[in-house]
Amino acid sequence: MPLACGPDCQLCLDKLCMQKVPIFADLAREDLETIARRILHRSVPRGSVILSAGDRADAITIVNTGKVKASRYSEDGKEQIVYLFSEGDFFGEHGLFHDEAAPYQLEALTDVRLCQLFRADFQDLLKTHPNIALQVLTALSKRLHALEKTLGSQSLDSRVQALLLEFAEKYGRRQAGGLLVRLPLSREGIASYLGVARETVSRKFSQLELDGVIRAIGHKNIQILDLDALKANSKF
Amino acid sequence: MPLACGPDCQLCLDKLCMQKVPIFADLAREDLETIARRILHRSVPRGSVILSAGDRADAITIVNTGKVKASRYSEDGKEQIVYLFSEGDFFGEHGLFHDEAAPYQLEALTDVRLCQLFRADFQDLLKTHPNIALQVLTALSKRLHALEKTLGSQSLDSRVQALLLEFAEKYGRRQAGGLLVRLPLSREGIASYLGVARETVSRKFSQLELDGVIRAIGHKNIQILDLDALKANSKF
DNA sequence: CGTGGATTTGATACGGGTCAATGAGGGTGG
DNA sequence: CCACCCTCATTGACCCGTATCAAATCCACG
Repeated sequence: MPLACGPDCQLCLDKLCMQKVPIFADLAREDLETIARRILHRSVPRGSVILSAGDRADAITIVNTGKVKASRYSEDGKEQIVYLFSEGDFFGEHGLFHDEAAPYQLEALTDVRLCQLFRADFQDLLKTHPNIALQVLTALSKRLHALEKTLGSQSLDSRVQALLLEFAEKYGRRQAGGLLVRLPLSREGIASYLGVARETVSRKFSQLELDGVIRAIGHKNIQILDLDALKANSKF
Repeated sequence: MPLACGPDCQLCLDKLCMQKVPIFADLAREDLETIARRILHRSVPRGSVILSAGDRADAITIVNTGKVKASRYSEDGKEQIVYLFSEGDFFGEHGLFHDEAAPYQLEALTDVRLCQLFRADFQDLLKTHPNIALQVLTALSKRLHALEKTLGSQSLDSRVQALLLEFAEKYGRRQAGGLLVRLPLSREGIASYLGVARETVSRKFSQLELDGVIRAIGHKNIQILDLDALKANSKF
């Protein structure tokens, strides 16, 4: 990279964005620059809809900073959150491989910076760099595996436990007295993620607090007092 | 292919096997033969376990003839069927991209003929034929999309409807008075596929019969009298 | 420090699970 | 070819967990 490259050098920002992404992990420097030139950046404010269900997506989109939720809406307006995407995750691949509308809506949960690569560029990339195809395959296979696990008859209690563990891992900060977790979603959002009623989430959290497993700090934070209790698959 | 090639020519059988599979759809004839030589065939009798959950799978496996179910078992022994694979479907890809144990058990529902391609050969293939990688990506993406759809809070009624439609499409035969569907699973199996109790499936089927939507013919066959009623998403 | 939206708590209804008893199918041997 | 038997499927009675509706309370923000 040229010595003249300063803190605002767009090319460097682009490469930065790419280096966060596992699927581009093993690109050579020159390839990185070639691709970086094709990348389109978008900044999206918190709360705005990035893509509505039913729209065509003709680009793969990588989350550079911020959080994005993917959700489907049933006909009575109930929301089902399918994924929470954070830094380094990608979405929109469905539209690249199938000529179909987006299966879910994408919405910025925070202010977000996105990197987009359009279909033709991405497909070129897959053809010239088989390792990237392998990385994407690996990522999709992992996502598939995660969904398979949530399928079927797990009890609500264990799904709540799993959700708390997921949040603890992604958003937790070590602290005196336990892990402090800033929740990325409201109770309503958590309910949509779990596919249950808002009130049920409250009740489950209250019970966990009674059991001394967690402690609520306002509405947006939770302190995890007994991590092992969450990991214990008491019921499944 | 050589003129001497007779009806038992193994190479031709192999190519036959491969041509059924979408992921090998656009292989050139010569590539087809190269790969065909690497393929291992297995014949597996009905009811036998092809791969136990926890085993390592180091091959991708393609179903040539027959049906295979993929299922997970909870600790109390309850079965959750994750996939039903038929002719042309493939499985075992998870083990190729992740160094992990198989997430589910694979069991032959009928006598089955399988084609297997081992990890190294398959990965070579992906690298030399980017289009195959694209095909696999497409297949996985489609599978992912199907799982996403079943996620969350759909009512049991609509899941039963969806299951009947799936079976009607895959296993139905047009016939006077409606589609005749030979069920690939017992009530118990259907219950495991839906993640509900055996008795509940009976009750839902009975209700549909009362409503004049289906008609049971013995235990293994169902006649669909009102296809539109199944497609109507009355409740979701 | 008050206000409004979010959350929690309580009361009740309903869907599906479980257990138990009954009924139907289809293979086998007489 | 028919009757029998064993297994699978159906039906009924009851229970538990979660949804729903309603009310009270909390928290964040101005």
